[in-house]
Amino acid sequence: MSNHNYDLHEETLDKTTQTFKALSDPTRVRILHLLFHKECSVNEIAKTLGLQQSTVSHQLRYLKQQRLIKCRRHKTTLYYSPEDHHIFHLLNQAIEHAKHI
Amino acid sequence: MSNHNYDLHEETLDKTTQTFKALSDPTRVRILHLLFHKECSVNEIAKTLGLQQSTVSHQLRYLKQQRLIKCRRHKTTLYYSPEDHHIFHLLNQAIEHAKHI
DNA sequence: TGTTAATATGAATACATGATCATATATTCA
DNA sequence: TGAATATATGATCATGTATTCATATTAACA
Repeated sequence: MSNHNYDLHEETLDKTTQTFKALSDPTRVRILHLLFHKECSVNEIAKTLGLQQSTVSHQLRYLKQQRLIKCRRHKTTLYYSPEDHHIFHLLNQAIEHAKHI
Repeated sequence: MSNHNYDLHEETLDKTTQTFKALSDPTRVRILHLLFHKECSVNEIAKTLGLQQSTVSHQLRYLKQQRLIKCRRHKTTLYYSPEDHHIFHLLNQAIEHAKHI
């Protein structure tokens, strides 16, 4: 039945730790948490979270490279939203656990 | 039914990101992954994973401070094992996902 | 086409972090 | 008590990273 795999391949290890690294920064988690509730433009994120536009752009690029978010353009505005559903569960699970520690 | 909490308190945010940070380093994940399968001494971990004893000790201290592992002593040997069951699920979930990306 | 608004980018800086070396500590046992 | 074994610790170094500032790019529209 269950899949016992005691060996952890390097590629799997890298992907796993990179996923966790993306979620290990407070700014990125705040951005993701916001996007899970509502599609937002860069400036909306910056204003909502009290961050500089440049900081937000840099972190959005990071999250996009990790395929965790995507964006669509409307006129000059870019609207960002989550791409990876799996991360949503991982994040929620950790948040709910953190609340009850 | 579901618990919609759109606000992310600073304390919850900190705990969440710290949990992920613990899992964002390959060496720590390899150690945890090993301990989930088998209680190990420091030297066993070092030999099994090809790491220096000092490196292992430092990371074990980190994981212990985060309450992710515990240890028991038998004579001069310390045997480490996981303490946090939640982390096991979080890690497994991410590993299984990484395998299928 | 030129201006404006929205976003992206590059360089610089300050800070965090992981590994290593050398050494300290602690426990057991002869 | 003294030697041997197992582990912990502190300092150092190299590397990674998040933020900021200044500026570039891009698209829309008058």
